[in-house]
Amino acid sequence: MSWTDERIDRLKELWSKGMTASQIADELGGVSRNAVIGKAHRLGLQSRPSPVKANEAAQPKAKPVPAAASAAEIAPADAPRKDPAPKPAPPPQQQPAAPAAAQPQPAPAQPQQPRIVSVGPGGFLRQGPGDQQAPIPPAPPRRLVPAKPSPEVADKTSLLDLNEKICKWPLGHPGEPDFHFCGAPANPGFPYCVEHCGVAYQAQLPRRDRRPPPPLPFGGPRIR
DNA sequence: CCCTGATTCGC
DNA sequence: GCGAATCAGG
Repeated sequence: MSWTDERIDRLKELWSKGMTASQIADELGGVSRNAVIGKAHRLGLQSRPSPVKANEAAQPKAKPVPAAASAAEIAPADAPRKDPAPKPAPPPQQQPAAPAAAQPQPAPAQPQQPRIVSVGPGGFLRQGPGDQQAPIPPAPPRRLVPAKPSPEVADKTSLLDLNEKICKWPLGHPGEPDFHFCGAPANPGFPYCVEHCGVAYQAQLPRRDRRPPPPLPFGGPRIR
């Protein structure tokens, strides 16, 4: 079936009316949905909201490498972070009156340890009937200061450091102590620096040049 | 899976 | 120019 003037007029009318390409194809008959879309484009008909074109800032024609991109985006929240927000202070000390400078001995004697009679469920220590003891004095209030980052993550770009201006290329693996991100200045408009853009993006080859043979995960005839 | 429109490219 | 094949989001 060819595109006669009548059919083209009908296409324009139905298209502008908001019918979907499939509906128009059915209405016209003898053409596929793709034929309708192709013709509409060639006629320069106003494109309608496409599910696939929601993102307007789709500048690059290449597709990001999924593994790299997703790795950067789904990095676990427990990845090590530099400069943490006021982190809970270390466990309160039992001997609050012992500043580090005053007592060089690492293991000072502990004169008032309660006598352990037994261990109750959950691990707490039971006291004997006569062992009544003043409650352990709570640690005096201390000002909370940010903990120093551990050496292996110092100066590394953490998840919380990410923004649109720096390279989000992950280095190492999420969960590992020194997992971090590249952090170099990002290639404007891209999530990565120039170097890592070169890894994440590649030019799309013409269809005929793509590697056709799909992988055969299972079932291929055993060659030997 | 179904649907959608957009795009590519052999013909 | 045509439209199947393909893509990619819903």
